[in-house]
Amino acid sequence: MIDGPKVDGRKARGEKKRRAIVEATLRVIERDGIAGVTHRSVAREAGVPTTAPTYYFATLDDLLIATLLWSAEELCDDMLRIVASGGSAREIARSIARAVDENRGRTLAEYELYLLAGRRPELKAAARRWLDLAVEAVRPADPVAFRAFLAAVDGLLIQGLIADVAPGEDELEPIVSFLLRDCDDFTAAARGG
Amino acid sequence: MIDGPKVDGRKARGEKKRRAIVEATLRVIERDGIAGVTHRSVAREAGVPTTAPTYYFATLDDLLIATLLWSAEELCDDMLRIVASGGSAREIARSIARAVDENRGRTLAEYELYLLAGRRPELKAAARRWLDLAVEAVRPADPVAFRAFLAAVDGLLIQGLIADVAPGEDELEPIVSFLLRDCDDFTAAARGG
DNA sequence: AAACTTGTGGAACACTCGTTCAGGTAGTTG
DNA sequence: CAACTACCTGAACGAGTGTTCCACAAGTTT
Repeated sequence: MIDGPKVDGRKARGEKKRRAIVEATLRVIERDGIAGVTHRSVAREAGVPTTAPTYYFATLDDLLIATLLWSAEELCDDMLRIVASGGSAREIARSIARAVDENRGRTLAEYELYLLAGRRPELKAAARRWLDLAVEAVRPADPVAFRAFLAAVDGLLIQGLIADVAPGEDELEPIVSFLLRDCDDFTAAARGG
Repeated sequence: MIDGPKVDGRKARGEKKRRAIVEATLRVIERDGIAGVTHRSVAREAGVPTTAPTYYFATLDDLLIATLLWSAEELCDDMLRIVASGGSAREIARSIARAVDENRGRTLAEYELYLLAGRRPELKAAARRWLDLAVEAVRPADPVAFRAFLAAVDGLLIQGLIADVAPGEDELEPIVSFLLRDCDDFTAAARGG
């Protein structure tokens, strides 16, 4: 045989545990922020020995980077699903409302990635991923309007996180509508593409 | 005399040192982020003994909170100056361009405050301060358009922080113009009020 | 000048952290 | 079943942390 298709059971388990550690790290970030991520806290969360994270990731930074890259990947999938599903103002407003309420922890984690990327250039690409993907998917007729729209979504999210009560779908809908008022071609382009 | 106008020289020096510690803390945050704030790093930066920050602030959290409240205050002054000085699209674009380039550290610090506020309710008011102030100062005719505008400014700032090269004034100006296209009354109201 | 208050700072404690390392264990191969 | 290999982990080390404590200095009041 050209290449052994027989997988080493040891390596398979290793990969599984590796992913479990990354998932546990994301849970820790959602709960306590990046500040709460230590080898020990991650190990506790994942139910693995203290030294396991060190074994799988050379350094704590590597673990953080792996987690945030994976998180960005997941978020892009969500984003694409929303865009692909039509992307009306109502649906976008609902997504934002969910992001700052039910998925609050996750959204906070995402913005911690933003800030971390601000200080670590190697993370910039991951942090910007959903933006690049949005531009790619939509190919807007009016780039200026689209950039304004994307900026406003970011702003609504982050401002929603520090509101006394999280803004609801109904409160957000008119704002999103305003931003999209003569840009309905966004969604048409997304559907067509 | 009803009340001793004579100030205690000891307390005066104390207050001075207290403020020096807060300022040093802000410099540390701008350079290394909130993660880099420790009693010792702040003491080094301020040129005071290790135990000075503990003496003036019961806990590290108190120091952080004091620093961020003060920082928010300063930022509000800046904001008001921009609004009061006319607030054309060009000027706003220039402010944003500066915030993500020359004042990059400061802007990063400001968004770390946002995120911290997301996890600590007692900081929410401070984080939202410039927003509330903007609404108060402008009293927009179209609240929806104005909220969209404020959200977009936040988004442009945070996205500017994670761009490979920080966006310049010329790149931002059309976006700001777009957001203001039928809201010139913002600035008129600000000037008038 | 004596008594008193307030600010000051070096030493030290208990703790948590990231990381190392040698030994052990599970899976594979002959 | 024995030899081998790759994965795994408990114990431990050194570094850095927040905070406490107490002796001391500086300033104020009587």
